[in-house]
Amino acid sequence: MTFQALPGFRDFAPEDLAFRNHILAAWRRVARRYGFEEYDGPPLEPLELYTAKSGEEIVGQLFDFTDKGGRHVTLRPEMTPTFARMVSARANGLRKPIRWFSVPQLFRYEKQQRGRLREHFQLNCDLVGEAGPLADAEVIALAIDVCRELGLTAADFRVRLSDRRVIQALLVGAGLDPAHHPAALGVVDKLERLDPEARDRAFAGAGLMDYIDAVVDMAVVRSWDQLEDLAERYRVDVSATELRQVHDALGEMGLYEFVEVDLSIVRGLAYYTGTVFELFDRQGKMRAICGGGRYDTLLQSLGGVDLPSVGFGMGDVVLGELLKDRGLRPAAAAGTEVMVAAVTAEDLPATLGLAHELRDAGLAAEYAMNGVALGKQLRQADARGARLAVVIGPDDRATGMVQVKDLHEKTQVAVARDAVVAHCTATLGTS
RNA sequence: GUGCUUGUAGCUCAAUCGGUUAGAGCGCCGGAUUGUGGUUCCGGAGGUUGCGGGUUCGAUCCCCGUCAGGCACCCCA
Repeated sequence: MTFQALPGFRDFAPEDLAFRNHILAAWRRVARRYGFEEYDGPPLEPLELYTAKSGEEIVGQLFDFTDKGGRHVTLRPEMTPTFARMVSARANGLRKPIRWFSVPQLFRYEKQQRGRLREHFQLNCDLVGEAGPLADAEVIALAIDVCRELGLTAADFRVRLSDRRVIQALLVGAGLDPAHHPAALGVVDKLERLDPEARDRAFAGAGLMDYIDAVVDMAVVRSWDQLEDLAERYRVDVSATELRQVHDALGEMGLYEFVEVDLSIVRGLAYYTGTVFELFDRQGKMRAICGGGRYDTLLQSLGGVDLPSVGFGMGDVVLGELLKDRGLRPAAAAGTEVMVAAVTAEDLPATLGLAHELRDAGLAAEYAMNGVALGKQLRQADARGARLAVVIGPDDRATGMVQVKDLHEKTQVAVARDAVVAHCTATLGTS
C-alpha cells in the first residue's frame, strides 16, 4: 500500500520548506518595513461567511463539510471576509489608517494546474481608512518591494495598473449602460487570451455585440495619450486624476520602471471600486503573481463599518515558479556549524561531551554516531555544510588539546579543550 | 466538473518493427583511506515500466479502464 498527497496538495521536504520559508520570510520583512502588523484567523470558518455575499454557487469551489456539531463549515478560500470581520469588530478603537497583513494558507476545491493548486499560502495586505491615492500607491509599492526583496528586477515582472472609475467613464462615454458594465468587465478580463472568433462569441454571449469596438478600444489603452484620444472621441471628461496620482506617486518612490498603465486589467471580483492592479512576469507566460485594488464599500457590506480600503493578495505558487525560473532559489542553509569527530571509538565519549557543550552555547553541532573512519566524518562535515570540524583523538585527550579545522579556510589549529567552545563561537561569529 | 495529452530507478532520460535478463548519467550507500575533507578511481543497492484488465507465442511498446501530472475550458484566492 502506498500513499501520495491529495491532488493539489504539497508535501514540503526540508529543501521545499526552506524555499517556502524563504518566500514567507521576505513577505513578513517587507510588510513590517511598511508598518504593517500581522494578524491571523481560523483556517476553518462557517460556510455562511462566504455564501452570504458570493451566493451558493461558490460552494462548489470550497472544501466544505458538516462538523460533528451539525455546523456547515469550510476551509477558508480567501482571507477578506475574516479580515472584514476582525477589523469591523475593532475599527472604532483602531488608529487609522489600519495597516494589517496576514499569511494564511487558503484552500479551494478546483482542478489543479501549474501555478494553481488546491492549497496555497497568500500574503494579504490591506490598508483601511485612507481614501486617497497614496494609500493605493503604498500597497502597490509593497507588492513591488516583495518581488525586489526576493531578487526580481524590472526585467522580470511588471505592475499593470488600471482604475475602474476610468474604465466605467469610458464605457458610459461609448454609450454602454452601467447595468451592462459587469458583463463588459467580465469579457475584458479574458480578452487577451481570446482569438478574434472566440472574442466575438464572448461578446455575443454577454449581449454586447454592438460594443465590441468600444470595449476593445478601451482595453488596449496603455498610455495617457491613448486615454486622452479616446476621451476626446467620446467627448467625455476622463481626467483619471486618481490613476495619475497613483502612477506619479510610484514614480516618486523610484518605482516607475515597474509600473505600466493598462486598462485591460479589471479584476474578476465585483467589489473593486477604483484602482485595480496585477503583477505579471515580463514574459507573460505565467498566471498573475499578485492582484488587488481599492474596495471602498466592501467593509460596509461585510462588516458594517464604512471605511475605504485598498489591498492585495499574493500567492506563493506562481511567485515560487518565477523565482525558480530565474535561478533565484537559494541554496539550502547549512544545517550544521560544527562537526565533532572522533578518531577512535575510545574518543566517542569526549565528542559527546564537547558536542553538547557547543549546543548549550547555541551552536549547531553534530557528531558521527557510527564510528566510521575519520576521513568519512570530515566528508560528512562537508556534506552537512559545517564550517568547523573538531577532531579529538587519543593524543589530544592525553594533552588536553583538540584540533579545530576551518573547512572553508582549509586551516587547522590546536586549541585547549577548555577553550574550544569560545574559539568556535568566535570563529563562527566573525564570518 | 469537461476535453486533449503524458506516465520507465530518488532525479533527468534511453531501450531498433511487438522479441533474450529494461540500460546510462547524476544522486545515494560502501571501499581505496585504522589521525584528516570537497577531486579521483573501484564496487553496490535501487524497477510489479503508475495501477488493473485485454490482444498476442511474446507487451515499456497495441487496445480499454483507472489514478496522477501537464495543457485548454470553467473559475478565478
